[in-house]
Amino acid sequence: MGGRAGDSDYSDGEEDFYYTEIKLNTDAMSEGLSGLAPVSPSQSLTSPPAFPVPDCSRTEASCAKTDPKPMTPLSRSAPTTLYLVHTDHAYQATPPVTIPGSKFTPNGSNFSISWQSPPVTFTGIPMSPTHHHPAGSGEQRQHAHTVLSSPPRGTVSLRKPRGEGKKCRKVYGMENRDMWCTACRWKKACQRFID
DNA sequence: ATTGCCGGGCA
DNA sequence: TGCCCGGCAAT
Repeated sequence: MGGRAGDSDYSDGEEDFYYTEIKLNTDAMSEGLSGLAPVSPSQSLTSPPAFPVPDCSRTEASCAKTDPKPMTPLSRSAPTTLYLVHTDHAYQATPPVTIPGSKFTPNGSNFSISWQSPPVTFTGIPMSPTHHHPAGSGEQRQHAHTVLSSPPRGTVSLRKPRGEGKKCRKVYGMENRDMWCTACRWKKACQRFID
């Protein structure tokens, strides 16, 4: 083991390049691969790694796209988390792509876990699940009125699907019941945190 | 188990 | 009319 110490010095310190180049490469590859179903004429290992990457780049834009609303006027949760993830994302995206693209095989037991990282990282990217309407404070619902649908059917339980989001009770707590909105105090539909 | 809310009751 | 709880459904 001590034969070549300063020998292994393949391009180092050029992470920036890697990231940019790989990114472009992947994009181009995805297009070409898209039309070609049967791939990996030599090794089927090349297929898997390329799959997750394009999936997030083209397919569905809901895979951690940019965040138009990083901060909310209410409740400053933890914007730091998002920031942290973002940085990590770019950092982790490099290693996985490098392996298949460079055909570099240091040890056939390292890359295996390599691409397990990328997918995992993305999982945490999804931004807030809460959908905010673009139109300030206006409530509008798409009501497809069709002759087929029967409106108000007496007996049918018209129980609302239960709105989403914290209500007075959860926000203030039982201890501060006085702070709840009137409706909540009377166990009626909340009027303050209407969904 | 907890939380949100309708239906119903009381002053 | 204002106030509140029983009890159910959804989480």
